[in-house]
Amino acid sequence: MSSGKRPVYRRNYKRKISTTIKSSNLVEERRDQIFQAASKLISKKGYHKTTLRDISKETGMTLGSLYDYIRTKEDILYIVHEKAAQMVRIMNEGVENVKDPNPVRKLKKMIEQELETMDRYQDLIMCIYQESHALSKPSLKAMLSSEEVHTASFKKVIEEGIEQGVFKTSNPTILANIIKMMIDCWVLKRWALRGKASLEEMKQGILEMVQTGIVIKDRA
Amino acid sequence: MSSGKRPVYRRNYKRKISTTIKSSNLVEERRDQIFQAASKLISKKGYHKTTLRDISKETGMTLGSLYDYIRTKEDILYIVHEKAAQMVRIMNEGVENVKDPNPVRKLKKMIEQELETMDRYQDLIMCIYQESHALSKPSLKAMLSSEEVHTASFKKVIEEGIEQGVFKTSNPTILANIIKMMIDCWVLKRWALRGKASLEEMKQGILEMVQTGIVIKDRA
Amino acid sequence: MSSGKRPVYRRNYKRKISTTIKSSNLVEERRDQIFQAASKLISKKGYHKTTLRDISKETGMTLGSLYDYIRTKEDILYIVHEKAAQMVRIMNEGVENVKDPNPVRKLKKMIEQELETMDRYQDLIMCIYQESHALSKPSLKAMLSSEEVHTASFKKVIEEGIEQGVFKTSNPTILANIIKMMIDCWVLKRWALRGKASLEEMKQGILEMVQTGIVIKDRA
Amino acid sequence: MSSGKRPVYRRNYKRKISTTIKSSNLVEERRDQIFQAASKLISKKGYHKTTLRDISKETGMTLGSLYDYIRTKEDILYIVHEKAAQMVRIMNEGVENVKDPNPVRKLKKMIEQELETMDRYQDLIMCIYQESHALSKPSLKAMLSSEEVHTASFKKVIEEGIEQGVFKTSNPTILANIIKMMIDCWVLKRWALRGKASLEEMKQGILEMVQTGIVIKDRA
DNA sequence: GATGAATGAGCATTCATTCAT
DNA sequence: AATGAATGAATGCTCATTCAT
Repeated sequence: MSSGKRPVYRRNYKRKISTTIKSSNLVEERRDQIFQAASKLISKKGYHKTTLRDISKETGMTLGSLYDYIRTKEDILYIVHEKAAQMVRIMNEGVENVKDPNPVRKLKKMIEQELETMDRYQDLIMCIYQESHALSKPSLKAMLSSEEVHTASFKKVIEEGIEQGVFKTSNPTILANIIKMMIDCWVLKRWALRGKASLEEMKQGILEMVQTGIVIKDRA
Repeated sequence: MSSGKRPVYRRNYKRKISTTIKSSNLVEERRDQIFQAASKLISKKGYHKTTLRDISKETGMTLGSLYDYIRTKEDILYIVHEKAAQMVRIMNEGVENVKDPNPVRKLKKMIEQELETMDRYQDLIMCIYQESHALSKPSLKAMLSSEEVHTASFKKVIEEGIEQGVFKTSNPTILANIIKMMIDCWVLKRWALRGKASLEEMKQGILEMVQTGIVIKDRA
Repeated sequence: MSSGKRPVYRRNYKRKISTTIKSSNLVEERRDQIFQAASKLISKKGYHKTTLRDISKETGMTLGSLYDYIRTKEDILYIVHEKAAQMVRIMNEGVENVKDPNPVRKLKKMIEQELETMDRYQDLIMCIYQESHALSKPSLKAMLSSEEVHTASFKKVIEEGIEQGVFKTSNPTILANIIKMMIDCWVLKRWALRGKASLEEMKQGILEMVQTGIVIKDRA
Repeated sequence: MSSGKRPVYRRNYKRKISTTIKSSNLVEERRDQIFQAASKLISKKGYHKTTLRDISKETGMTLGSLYDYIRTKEDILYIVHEKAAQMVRIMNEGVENVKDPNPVRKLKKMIEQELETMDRYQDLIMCIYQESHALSKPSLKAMLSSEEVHTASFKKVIEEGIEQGVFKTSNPTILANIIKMMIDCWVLKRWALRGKASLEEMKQGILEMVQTGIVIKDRA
């Protein structure tokens, strides 16, 4: 099918955060510390209420040191988004590479996996959804493009399924987005769902919806 | 039916914003001005980037005057949520009261209506989703309870449908949330969908999903 | 002579510092306080070493209040320049309006007056000369144009003198600048001259130079 | 003549910048690099806006290395002044040693030479004039004394001329300063003069002024 | 009830300087 | 002698909030 095609997500809009630090290993390491601290704080208090002093305290780095690895506060948000996207991407590559010839099974697996990944990184997902306003245009573009990668994966499977005559839908783009949204729902509405349903039940709910909808017979 | 039951939305957690102003008519009026200005600004720039000076300019009220009707900046967010919930609630009451004996038709109508309402008030919805972090605990609780009203309506219809044997699902709560989420998706992912799909196509997509899912035959 | 001509200095490049303060009287008053404090501090320590906190302390205004009357630190420098130019301008108008038909006498008086004015406002003059690097392009342009006004006055008298056959020089522009510079010298080189010469001696020196030069006979 | 007298400029207030580096050749070499970079940057952006990082980048030396040759940022300004004075001094020695028995011709030559030197090193001159505020007292004193050397040369010629009866002036000190100032004018007011006059015209203007003044007949 | 000037704690950011290697 | 990462005090600036009139 898609053999030979470059995966969409390689087209990712990239932005490099400049630094004067020579050792790129150190840069990597420190930015990871920043990521750990920032994602924790941001998902707890939100981006705007998280000060650089908070992050400095949480990382153990001094304020000045922090600025050896970023140039503006926004860079931190960008790092969080980048890392988040990167982690989720890595996890997803496994799924996508499953050469399951059956799109139904493939979609099912993808949904399960995505849901589990989302559950694992819920704090990050919250960051991504909630702080878009805080991002300036270029960062926003970068972040959105990495977000779209996942949706694109779903779209591809749907299209495969349509070609093989096992899926029907007039609009794969929309359906892909809807499916992705059902999954994100678990995280975005955790306040509404937690305590009322388990991850497993959520999984069943979505699969149910995708496979048969909820209507048995339409007397209308 | 639900006769006799207090409508869910009455259970709303209420918070009164104190004021020294005597005329409650005036309070109402001024807070409406604040709502208009704030929701416009917040949905455009985000809560944190919207200053009270911005709001003062947009309302035409002076900074001092503003503080006769609110006590903290957060009150403004609360007002926005309150008013938003209130407006959407009013619109929805119509739907809920539709005494359509057919749950399928009823659910379909509700979805259509909710989607259109969401589309109309997308800026408000964005406020609600994006700024939850800015709210302190009590306000948050109040806002969430008014959000839940809508999901509850969906849940009710689903349960009706199950009783009548036209809907199947093991978990009405989850399904209601999922359906609500598919609708919210139109607004929350507008950056991803706009230009790629129309409101009408979205409506079809959701109904399709709810009615039959997307799977034709499962060779698995 | 110059009857009917608009004086050059009316062409001054003007910049308005925006403010949210309504009472323009108050703005005037506060900016004058800022001017007093800033010119004192800047001429003592230089622009860069003068912090807004210093100015806030010196004026008695709080930091926040300060920012009700300016928008950036640079505005302060601009205010100083503006006020300085304005004061000197006012003083000079008297001279320029002297309808002395004799350019020699007029030039002499102008030199005397300018020198006295410079002496009186030496701190300001130092600010103007020393902080040009600190000014952004637009402010710089504004400041230079007000500086040039004085030189232009000298140029005009020189040209009048040439027409009347009492002055000789091939290049009025340069001569005007040189004369102005001889005067500024008193301030710019105060560290070299103070203690070694009085204002009166300086005046004599310049007039001597302008009237006859220092050469008696050129045996060369 | 001044035979036997120590040249004035030897009276220079000297300050040694301490260093831990043993090889004094290396110190010399590195400080020269610093001078090159710093004078370029400072004359372009001003002292305060020139960071040590800028200088480190421009010299190619690392920040740490820089600090092996200076102790504080101010030392850099001092180096610039020192080197500048030194260079100009070297050039001037030629002039001063001209054993022209004619003070008029000598003064004329000195003016021409000084003007050309100034023109050549205008960036340095700007540094000297503009950044005096940045210097702490001791450095300032050192810098001023080297500046005065030039003026002293003029004073000496004037005094010689007076002795020989070819110059008249009641105050050689002031006149020397004024003459020096007329020359400096070319650099200090380059923004006002460039494009309006050439170096040659400037030279003529000053000589004109010194030789005869600008007044032909004083009807006053 | 309205006005608008004043307040000051808090924030992101910079940069001279140090020091272990 | 050189390196380059780390330090943290200091700075310009913002903005929610108060209060005298």
